[in-house]
Amino acid sequence: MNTKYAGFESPGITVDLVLFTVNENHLKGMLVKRAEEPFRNDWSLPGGFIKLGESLDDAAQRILVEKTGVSDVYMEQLYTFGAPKRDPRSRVITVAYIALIPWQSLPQPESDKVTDLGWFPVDQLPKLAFDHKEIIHYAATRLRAKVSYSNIVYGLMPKQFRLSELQSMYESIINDKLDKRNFRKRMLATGLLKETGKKDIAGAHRPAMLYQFKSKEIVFL
Amino acid sequence: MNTKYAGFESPGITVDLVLFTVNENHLKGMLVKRAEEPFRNDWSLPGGFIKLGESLDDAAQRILVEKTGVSDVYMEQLYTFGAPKRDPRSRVITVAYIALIPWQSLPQPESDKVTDLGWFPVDQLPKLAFDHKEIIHYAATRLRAKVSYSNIVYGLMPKQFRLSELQSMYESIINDKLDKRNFRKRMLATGLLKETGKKDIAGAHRPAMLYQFKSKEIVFL
DNA sequence: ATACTAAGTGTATAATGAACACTAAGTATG
DNA sequence: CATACTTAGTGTTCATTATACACTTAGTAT
Repeated sequence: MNTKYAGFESPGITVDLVLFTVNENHLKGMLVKRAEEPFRNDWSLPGGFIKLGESLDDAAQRILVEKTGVSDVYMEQLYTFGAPKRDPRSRVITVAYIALIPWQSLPQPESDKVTDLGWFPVDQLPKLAFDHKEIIHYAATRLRAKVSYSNIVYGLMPKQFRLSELQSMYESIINDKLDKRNFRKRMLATGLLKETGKKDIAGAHRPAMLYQFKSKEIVFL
Repeated sequence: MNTKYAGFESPGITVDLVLFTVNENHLKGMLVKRAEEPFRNDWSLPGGFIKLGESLDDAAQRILVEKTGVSDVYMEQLYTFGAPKRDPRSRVITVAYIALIPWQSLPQPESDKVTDLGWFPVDQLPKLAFDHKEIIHYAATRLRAKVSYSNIVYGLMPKQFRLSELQSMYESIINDKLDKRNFRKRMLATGLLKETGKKDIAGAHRPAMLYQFKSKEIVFL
């Protein structure tokens, strides 16, 4: 599989996707069960080899669509992992991407069918193929840091939401409680949110105003 | 040069180095003049193909030593660039690294010899090969951001220095003036510096205390 | 002795972040 | 239909941090 170029062997290149969502107050990553050796039947990140005509971003996008049927989600390049022995068969370098998707946007799995897809809390991962555990942890660390100085949670929220849902999103990611009044002040002070005028009338309690982000731009605060 | 693997062509992989220093109040990047096509005689980033048994970090380190004779400098992976046409001949993906070196640590070029190495202010770059201008600008943006929330300037300072030299370093990188008293307060408050006890007696003026970093750790502030 | 240069130092004000508890508006229930 | 229940919504005080700002000190050069 490897070849010579200018006197050097050329490794293979893959793109791996760390696809995050938040559900039941947990930051979760999507894994797929490997059908082939090595690591057959272990869980792993969705990924694949890069095609000759496609950019790295395009490859990540393609893999996302192949595995989830979803497109138009937030994605960014994370890091490139290239330890010589990370694939036991041969030299493979992987460019890892982070992608974020709101739980509500995920296609419902057909519940009566066994699936090779799973969502796992990032702090309770099963045995993973290759160096994928390291990659997910690196991704989670980046996401958790970025949450505190950007509006990257945009990528995980449904179109409209209550402020309490937004707060819960932050709390799930950083794994800590936040003060309600300070949180609301801070969020509204960013100027990135707007009221929709609609109210969420679900539940036996006072209805909440629904908000949305004014723009899909991810900005540093 | 490309080969098949699992039905996909395998691109070549290089590592390119954005080596920064600061000199004469300017953030400068090191460039090498290309001896071969494509882009023969244009300036470019130092780089090279990855060897089969070496990690990405090792490759970056090797290229650093090959081009400068220096090792033991601060390095971090920057980003991976993989646009399909970034190399006009064939598909090559490059993993870019940032490296920092104090101007004082650079080996003196033999001045009577024409050299294929040059240091250029990042805001006054010559025509560059490939997408290397984009890479340098991306690197400079990252460095400028990181300077404000870490002690990454450690990698650019000599062992001992006056606080005014440290301030000048910050000012050169961010291209802005800082308040002397506030700067000193802030730096000393980090607890990362210590007095050496020595004084710098150069110049017709009051001698300055020399400081050094307590540790080589790069930390977030 | 005087001029010159960079080193070194403190305070007042503004802005930001953190702690903290009650009232409001609905639904469910007996 | 009165009461219990649940989540929504709202301000103030205090501590910390960031900013603006100017003069004295210690040496060298002439």
